[in-house]
Amino acid sequence: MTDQLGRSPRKPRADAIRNRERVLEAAKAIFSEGGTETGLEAVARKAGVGIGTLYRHFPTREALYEAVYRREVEQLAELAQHLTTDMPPLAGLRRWLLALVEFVATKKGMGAALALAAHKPPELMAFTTSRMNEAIGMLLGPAAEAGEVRRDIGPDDLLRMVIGLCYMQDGPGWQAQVMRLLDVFLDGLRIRRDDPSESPRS
Amino acid sequence: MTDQLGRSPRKPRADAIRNRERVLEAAKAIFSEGGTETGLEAVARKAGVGIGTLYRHFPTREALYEAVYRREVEQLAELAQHLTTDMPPLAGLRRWLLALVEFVATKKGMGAALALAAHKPPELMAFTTSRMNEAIGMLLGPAAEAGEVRRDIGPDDLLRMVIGLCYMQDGPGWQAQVMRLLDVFLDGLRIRRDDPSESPRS
DNA sequence: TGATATACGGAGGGTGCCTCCGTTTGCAAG
DNA sequence: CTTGCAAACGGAGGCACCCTCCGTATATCA
Repeated sequence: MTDQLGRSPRKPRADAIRNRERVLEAAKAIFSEGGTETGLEAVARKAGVGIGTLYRHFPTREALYEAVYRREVEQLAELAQHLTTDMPPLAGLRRWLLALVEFVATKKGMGAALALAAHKPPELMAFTTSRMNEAIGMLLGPAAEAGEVRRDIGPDDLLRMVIGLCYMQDGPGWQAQVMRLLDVFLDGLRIRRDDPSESPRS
Repeated sequence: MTDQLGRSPRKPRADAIRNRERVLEAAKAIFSEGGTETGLEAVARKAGVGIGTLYRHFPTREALYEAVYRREVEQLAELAQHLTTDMPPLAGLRRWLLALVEFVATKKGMGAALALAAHKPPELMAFTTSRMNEAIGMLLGPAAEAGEVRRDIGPDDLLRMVIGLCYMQDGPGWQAQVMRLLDVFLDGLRIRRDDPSESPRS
């Protein structure tokens, strides 16, 4: 009855949560294909909500950027979790790095969002890199444990390398190019035993 | 009389050139202090020209960004030229690097302009780095020639290091921090002979 | 010293940002 | 189930900025 200084007098309404999610989904889609300059009304329309609703959930454009960004980072982290259990380590790692490249790709359109990541709260950047490193570690660890990959390459090395690769490459089709380079790298990462199954004598 | 397929029937008007310059100057000032989001009307006002004039010279916002960017790169290049003749090599280099840090500083506000540099014509980026490397070489070369600095650090190393430093640092007063680090680095760059003028025995 | 191409200024139509408020709806107490 | 209400919703509209257009001014050239 009383909420005076107390906590949540009610639980958040279901439609509010649903709408918030819809807006984030729409924003992600629109931003990654049209860049962040696109009008927010378009986002609201795509999400099937009124413009007012959008602004209630995300008072400023930056707030929306940041929420989209955070959500994608979270999703990447969850993906890593699933991949560790669903796939053999190295394949999982490769799959995850592919997702990471796509993530960076959408952020390239989002110059603004990146500047935000570099400028705004240092906390956001710390959050990002720690989450990312956790995720990579989750996939890289078991592989190292199993003796499948070299142990002198850490999650942070890998992360920095991918980001670096993405930002150097720039022409059309750069994503494929990055993946090719990455595959070469991953191949180098593997520890090859003299496994006869790998070298069939004719 | 006839210009049919011929070249420039007239030379460009003086006021046009002057106004173009004024707009660039104003844009630089406004963008570096207020970010690139600031209204273009403000730029026109500061430049003392009509909004129409601004748009005639720079049809789109991006065109203006790019022009400002190019101009600053050119100015940095020219600065290097002057410094080579007016100052002892190392002092000149230091002075120039300071200007470079300021340049990057204004570009940090300009997330958009940077995204442009990364995205738009690869030519712009090539232009930038080659100009920059020339400039550094101009200052570093003589110093190396005179045996004042190590020879295993090239212009591109230096350039990348400064950019990297600028983008890692981020709090308030980061520029001073960068310059401190740079000074340490420059000190390390010097070749110290056993020059008695440097070690006065008491 | 004209003639004229060129540049100038700024009013104004269009578009997107964001606020505000009347209406709707999910939640929970009776 | 019904009823009360806080929470959420949609979208009209005010405001600011973007850019175009055209009548006026002026530098250049004959």
